[in-house]
Amino acid sequence: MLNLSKYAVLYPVKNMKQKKYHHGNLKNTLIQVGIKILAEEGIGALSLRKVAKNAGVSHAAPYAHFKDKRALIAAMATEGHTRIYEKNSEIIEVFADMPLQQLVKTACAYLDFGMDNPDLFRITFSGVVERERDYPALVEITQKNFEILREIALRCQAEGIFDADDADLLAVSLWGTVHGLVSLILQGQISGEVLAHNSPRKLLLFSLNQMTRVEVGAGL
Amino acid sequence: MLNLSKYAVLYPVKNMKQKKYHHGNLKNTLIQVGIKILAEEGIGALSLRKVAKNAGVSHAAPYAHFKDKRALIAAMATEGHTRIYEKNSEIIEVFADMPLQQLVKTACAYLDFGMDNPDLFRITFSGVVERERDYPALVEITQKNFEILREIALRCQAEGIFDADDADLLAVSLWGTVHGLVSLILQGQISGEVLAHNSPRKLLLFSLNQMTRVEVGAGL
DNA sequence: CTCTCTATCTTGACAGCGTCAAGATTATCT
DNA sequence: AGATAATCTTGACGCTGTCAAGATAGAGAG
Repeated sequence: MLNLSKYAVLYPVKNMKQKKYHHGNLKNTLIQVGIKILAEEGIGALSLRKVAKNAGVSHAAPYAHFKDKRALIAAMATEGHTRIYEKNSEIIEVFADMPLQQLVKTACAYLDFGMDNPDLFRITFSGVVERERDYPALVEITQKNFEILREIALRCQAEGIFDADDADLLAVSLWGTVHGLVSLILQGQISGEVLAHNSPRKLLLFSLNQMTRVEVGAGL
Repeated sequence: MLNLSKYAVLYPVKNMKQKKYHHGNLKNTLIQVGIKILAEEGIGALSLRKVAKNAGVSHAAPYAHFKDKRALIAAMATEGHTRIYEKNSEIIEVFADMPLQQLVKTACAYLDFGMDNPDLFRITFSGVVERERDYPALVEITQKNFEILREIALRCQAEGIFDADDADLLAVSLWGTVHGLVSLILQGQISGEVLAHNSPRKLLLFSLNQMTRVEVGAGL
């Protein structure tokens, strides 16, 4: 569960135990510690001071790397987007020239990411992007993910999977459908009765089926 | 803008100016003041103490009516859901026996509610419902809204507007599509370039069109 | 009308929070 | 080696959610 590669990111490389005045890798550590708190204690327990303490530094140390709390959250959101991006890239490679499979697999991965990391998912799309200028890395990775989806939509159109011809509209529509479903589930809006009869994945595949002209199966 | 009916809710009925030890209508006042803060200063400025101050009572007065901050937020979410419910009811009545119109109009109203009250929208669907047992009123109104959507979906199916036959699945799918689109827009996830070429309403209608077998126009 | 009970509200306190200023420490570059 | 800049600590500020104790007032019983 606690593999070494993650550990190496959490602590400075040279000497893990000996406490030094200069941490050596504090910025990344803070991001990873923040995500860890998110996973273990939830979004309500995420405070700058706790992140600092768990990283082994004083309460004001983060301000050497982040302008304020929002900046740390933006960095965590960037990390979330990056994880999605890496998974998407992998899927595109594995299912090259199979756009429908790419669409279904990336959608399922999006769902899984949300179910596995509910609070990181929330933060990833929490809208820190508002002040675009302040977080260029976040804006960039967001656009890269959208570009991937847009590309998939375009290829699906070429295979006649969709009626529509506008790739931007189609990409937004697909993203919204998947994102909305995941959001509703994570926020406990879907009644227990409905969820008892329909797994999240089934709900997702149903939604995708509604939008495509062909039959979409789990393919699993 | 500041009509009398709302004002009557904000302050005790008997005497508006004279300060009394017992407020008289504090519970509702706190909810409305909270929503007002949400609209004017945003979700980050919403604190129990500020709500209390703006309502003219001491900082601990709210605890006579709400167990904690989450309870007040749950009440505000209930108010948000109630506003949506009332609008939905009105639409259903006006467009009786026109299920497709009901679907499009309620979807547009959902979008408008989000665009007009971004932070109230966020709170309304923020997932306070998690601990279902604690907020029965919120669960109830949530289910009533879902029931409305389910009913509309059912009637649309009867008219052959959708392929699918499962009303629950269809309702969740439609809700997710609309909710996701509004969420993405409110959280600044849709790039400015895409938004420049496509209004929120256009995006919504496109998504609905993707799901139906018939052409959906604005009808406005 | 008065007494009692209970709901409502105030005051005061506490720890935890985000943030800033001042100073200490260490890495980096000339 | 010495200067400069980056990094981290310490201490302080006001704000927050929450609780305990007490003040006030409305409601019902006699």
